Amino acid sequence: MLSKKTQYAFRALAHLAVYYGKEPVRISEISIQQKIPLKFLENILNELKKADMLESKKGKGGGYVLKVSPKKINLAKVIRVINGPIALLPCVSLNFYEKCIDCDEATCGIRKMMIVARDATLKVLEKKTLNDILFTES
Amino acid sequence: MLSKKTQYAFRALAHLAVYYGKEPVRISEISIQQKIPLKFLENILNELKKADMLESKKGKGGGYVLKVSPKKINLAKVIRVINGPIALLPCVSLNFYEKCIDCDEATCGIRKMMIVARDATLKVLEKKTLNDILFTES
DNA sequence: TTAATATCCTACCAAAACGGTAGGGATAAT
DNA sequence: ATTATCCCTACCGTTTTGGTAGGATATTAA
Repeated sequence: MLSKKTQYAFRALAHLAVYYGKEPVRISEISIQQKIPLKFLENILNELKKADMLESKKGKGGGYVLKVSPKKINLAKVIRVINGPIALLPCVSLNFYEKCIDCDEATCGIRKMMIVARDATLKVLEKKTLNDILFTES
Repeated sequence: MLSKKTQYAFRALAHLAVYYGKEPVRISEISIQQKIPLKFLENILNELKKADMLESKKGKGGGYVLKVSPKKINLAKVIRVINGPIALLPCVSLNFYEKCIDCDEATCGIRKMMIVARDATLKVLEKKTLNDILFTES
């Protein structure tokens, strides 16, 4: 399951997606509108910035903006930055690989199936973008 | 990510799958062969029994056996019993549903995408069985 | 140059989940 | 009665989660 933090990240990014191309949006603004604890959100947005998805501006008139078009930010990237691996096991993770102990990867059947599951999930998460999670009418 | 406990469960079940139709297998046997801490494994096998996947026999000559054919136990079920929800968010979980706060499910775009992701993952995990994770030669 | 407005940084904290361990009780076979 | 096995309850240290607190730093505007 995704952490609450990741859900907050999605909501915040969806909010910023709506204001893409406009003035920077303050943390406090997003916090209120999306009902996300302010200081926690500060942390989240800062991480997203370090991951190169956001740009920030300090002082009056400051805030956050998406660095690239919402169409170019896919859901897998967001999850990886805030939540970590998408794969079900470390030994099949593309971005957070870790060898498992007492397991021969060449013959491990569990691993084989988890690769198939991973690819099925990634096919969706890497294709869908922030544009796909914007709040829609009806 | 799946917990270590879930990985242990898969290994233990794969072991039992090999001995399906034969004498009961002792916890201690599985513990040694699969390198799983004994007391922890006790706990795991007992949970799988309560979930109706295993049968047990006490006393000499006792142990655990799969209750049904390895072909009939799919990976999704194992994960749900030991690890919990497969979906990425509680509000899209089929077996562990929880409403999310401050979110209108009808219009929430995040939810829509997470349903698609969930279905892609489930299509694999519900189709693959214990038979598919047995250790293979080459 | 000073005040106001933002983000940024470090540190802390409580509660829950994870990954076990300990010790004995119940039951079945010999 | 003894031995072998699963079963049950309770505990426990470490890590992760979901925050909070307080101030440092940068920008703008008066």
